[in-house]
Amino acid sequence: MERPADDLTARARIRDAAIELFGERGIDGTSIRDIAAAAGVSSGLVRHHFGSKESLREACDKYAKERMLQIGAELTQDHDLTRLDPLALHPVAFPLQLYIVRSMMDGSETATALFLEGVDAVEDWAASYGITPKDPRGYAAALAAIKLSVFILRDQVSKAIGEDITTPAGYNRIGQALMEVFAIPLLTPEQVDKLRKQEK
Amino acid sequence: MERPADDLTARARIRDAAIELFGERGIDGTSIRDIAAAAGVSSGLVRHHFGSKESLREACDKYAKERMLQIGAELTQDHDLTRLDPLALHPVAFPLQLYIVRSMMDGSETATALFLEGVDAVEDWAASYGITPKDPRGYAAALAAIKLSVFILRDQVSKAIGEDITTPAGYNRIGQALMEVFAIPLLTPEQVDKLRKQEK
DNA sequence: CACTTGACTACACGATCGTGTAGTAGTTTG
DNA sequence: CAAACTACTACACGATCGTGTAGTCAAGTG
Repeated sequence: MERPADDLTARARIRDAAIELFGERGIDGTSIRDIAAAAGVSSGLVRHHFGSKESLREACDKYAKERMLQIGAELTQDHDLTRLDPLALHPVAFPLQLYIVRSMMDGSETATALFLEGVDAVEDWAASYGITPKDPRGYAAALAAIKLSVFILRDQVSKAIGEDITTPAGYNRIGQALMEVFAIPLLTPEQVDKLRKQEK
Repeated sequence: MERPADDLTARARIRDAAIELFGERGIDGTSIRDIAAAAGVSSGLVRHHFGSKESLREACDKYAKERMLQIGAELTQDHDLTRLDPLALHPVAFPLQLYIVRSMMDGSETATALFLEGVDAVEDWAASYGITPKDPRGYAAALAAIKLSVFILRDQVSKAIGEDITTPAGYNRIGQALMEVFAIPLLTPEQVDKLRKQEK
């Protein structure tokens, strides 16, 4: 989980600060001056290293995606696979996940591409576990969106359960609640069929 | 579902335009001049009617919440209750739901309060249907977040399934996919217990 | 008729933002 | 040693934004 060796440079600090602030306050809500101050450099250096705010965002997208895939790979290497693995997320990835979601909502192609790859992965995973929904693609998209939902609404969810879900304890709790959502069938397949006909 | 009679005034047009643009582009991403242009009035009139951008947002919050509860009430009145009712949403509420989520992410108290009320409703609903998760509050919070997730990520989900989910057809499809998520248990209660112990 | 009030517009203000320019200090390179 | 390059800062620029001010116009109201 350690960083590349040359990754404590000012350039890296700027990028890390940008990911954190973008994820926390949104892209528009974060100025280059804010990022520079958080990284302890001048605003001109941000421009020097990344050219423009848009380029900085693209660099953050690229880095966040790589780190995310890297962390995901380590996760599946270290642990035994469970049926819920596509929903697993390591705590160190929280800021990255937050940033990616923000970037998605602001229309980033890289972030959207990452979501689509996630949907692919969920679809493959479901098929390999013998889960056969009538709409495999829609099913996978719904599951992928669900995975992100508690992160997007982390402040609201935290407030609702009276516990900060960005702490390990809070994340465990909401993770287990999500498992219960998946463990308790709310509908029988027959009910789904019935509703399907109703809505057509 | 019709509007109040006196609701075609410039004030109402401004509010409607604000809700749509705020929901579409975010609060920071929408200027008062944008809203004024969309409503066909001068930017000064926006200020005249609402005082400030923050006041305008509060007015939008208040109105969106009222309309949402109103639409929800009509929905439960018109239709028979199904087990999935807390997840139901009428198409006319789409822009409202989008706005509310944006407002939530920008830290609105009114929008957050609406979410908390939604969690309460889901919790009551689950209890009345004999659904007994080990963490009822966390369970309700997770379900409430899930309800919103496909709206927040509507662009990504639409792209993933190749169909615009803000159309009735697309919304039906993703709604049915969500039902399948709830219909197919991914975990047995025993697996949940096992994972619970692992993570502690 | 004079007066007030509310809807509405035009325009100017300071602040902030992304960006551009110029320059310094230290290191590398031929 | 001189030239070139890189990391970095300071400062100024136009644009945009929220906001403030002044004024027009029409509809009441005494």
